[in-house]
Amino acid sequence: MDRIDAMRAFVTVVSEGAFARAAERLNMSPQLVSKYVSQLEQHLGVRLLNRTTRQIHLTEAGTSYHQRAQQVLHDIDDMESQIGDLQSEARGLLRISAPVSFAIRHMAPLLSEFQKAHPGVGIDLQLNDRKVDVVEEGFDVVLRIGHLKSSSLIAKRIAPIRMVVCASPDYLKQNGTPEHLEDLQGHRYLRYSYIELDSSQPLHRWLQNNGQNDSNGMTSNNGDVLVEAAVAGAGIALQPTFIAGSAIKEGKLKVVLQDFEPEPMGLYAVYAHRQLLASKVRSFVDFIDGYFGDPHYWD
Amino acid sequence: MDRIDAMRAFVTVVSEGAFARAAERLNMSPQLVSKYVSQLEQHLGVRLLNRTTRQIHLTEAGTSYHQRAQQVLHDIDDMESQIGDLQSEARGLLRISAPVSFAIRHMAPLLSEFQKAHPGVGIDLQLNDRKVDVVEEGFDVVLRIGHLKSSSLIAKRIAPIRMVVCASPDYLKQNGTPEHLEDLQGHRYLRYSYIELDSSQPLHRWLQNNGQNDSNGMTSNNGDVLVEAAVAGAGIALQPTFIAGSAIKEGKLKVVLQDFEPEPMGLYAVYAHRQLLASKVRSFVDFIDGYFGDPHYWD
DNA sequence: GCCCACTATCAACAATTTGTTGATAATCGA
DNA sequence: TCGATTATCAACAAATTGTTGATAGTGGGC
Repeated sequence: MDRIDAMRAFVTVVSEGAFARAAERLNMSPQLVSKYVSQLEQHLGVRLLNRTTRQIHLTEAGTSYHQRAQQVLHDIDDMESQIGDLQSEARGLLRISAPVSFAIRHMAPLLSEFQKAHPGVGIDLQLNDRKVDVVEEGFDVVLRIGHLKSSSLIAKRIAPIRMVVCASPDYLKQNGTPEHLEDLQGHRYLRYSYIELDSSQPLHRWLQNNGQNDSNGMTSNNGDVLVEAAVAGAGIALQPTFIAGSAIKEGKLKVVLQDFEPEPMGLYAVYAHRQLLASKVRSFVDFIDGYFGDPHYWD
Repeated sequence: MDRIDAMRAFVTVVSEGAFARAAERLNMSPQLVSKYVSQLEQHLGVRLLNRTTRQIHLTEAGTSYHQRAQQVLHDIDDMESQIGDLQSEARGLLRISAPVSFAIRHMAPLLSEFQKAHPGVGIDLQLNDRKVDVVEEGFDVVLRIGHLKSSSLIAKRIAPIRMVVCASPDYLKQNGTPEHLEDLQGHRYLRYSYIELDSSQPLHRWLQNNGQNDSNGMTSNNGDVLVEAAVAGAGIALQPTFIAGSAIKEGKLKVVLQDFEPEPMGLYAVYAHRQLLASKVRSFVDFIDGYFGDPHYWD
């Protein structure tokens, strides 16, 4: 027996004054209503209604129970409809984690438009390049760049992220423009701390073997700094186009070794589960999925 | 799914911080707890907990639901334990209907003693000789004299009720002492309005045929009046010993036609159902059942 | 860095429970 | 007294329950 259904049956019987009418109202057979009430009585160990075929009358226990049961049912309905609202209207606080450089350059207009479309949703955007845990840190969505290790989480690919090797025209003029991987030897490499190297990519493999102990280069955990350094002629950087794109467009940087450009990585939206997703999350993921055009404006 | 059990599972998982510990606490398998929570989420259409094998974290909807569910569960527990108390402690208002004459003479000490034994029970005693409806009029117990027609109600026989034909010695001296039914012809009959005549009893049959249109008699719906009238020499009465007994004992009335005394009727306690009886009712019925000795003091 | 214990969940099954239908007893008005 | 209405009972097919064994993911310890 579902005690809630049983309670509802009992309360309806009382308010309708008859089993048959209550049954009609609840869309069930009178037999079932009768069964429910009996089971409820059995469960409580008290008779709630004295009944003949023509009349029903509340017991003292019944009166007391009826009053409170009504309240409880009301509370439950309230609670569930509130949850429903939360679900259908896309409201609440949406907690997002995103990579620092990407967010700084490309998230603001997106979030602004999203909030215009979903006024009920508040946003808490945390910028972070380290690996954050969706569940543990209580994020609704984590935007992450890179190849993802398998996990029970859902990772939806939002956009490809092209990585290019680039340097300033001045630097190239002084140090030569590399045309093969081997040509990189001796160049100053501007290294990104958190880069994920994939040994199936020739460029990556080369960096793995040679780039690490390159003592004449520079390392940072922030791509913007590295791109600015490259613009200033500090060396060669491997950076995504969403950072370097505008400098390239303006001619401040030149792309080299284009033939060795690795397979693009991905921008992923990572969230906990595909089903029973709060609609604020679903809305956001849908929104961001269509947001960056194809080709993406920064390329 | 019992939604209440599911809610309880969810709330316990939250408070214990893990499915396994919650399961232990609730004495069920972790699988079942998991199933319950999933079903609850399915039912609500929202994910309540984001969980990995090591960590659980409340969703926004989960936080909201948890808070209110806790309250609801508490209310339900409260409600049920209150019902339980009501049941076990014999308290509340006991509504009794009883025949007028019987109650006036014999109920007061009984009720007083009963209340001494069950201080939590209040008594509402309604005196009424007409046929009252236990259910419709909301009585817990109806005391009734007579033979009962079959019914869905429970009628517990409390005591036999002897009916005797009697008159004052003076009256008998003046009008003769009847020794056979036929001798009643011509006597003044003091008739009780609500008497139930049973044609299998010779005396009753005689009254049925002759007593009704006896125009020189007297009719009342109150036995006390008729007994007083008989004592005053107004005629012959057929009355129960619980009314006439004391007058007979004092010699103010003489019993006649003792050989034709009908089978005793019964004093019945009528109540709605045998099972799931509020304990105030059970207690009272048990109490009254043993109260009047054997033979009953009024005989 | 790699295993291992622990955890949540899945899958499949027997056992129970559910809600249905048809039948029965009780009540009240005509 | 009969007939209409009502609550309940009984029995059954269908759905659901809670169990057991298996699987994948996780994080701490060596």
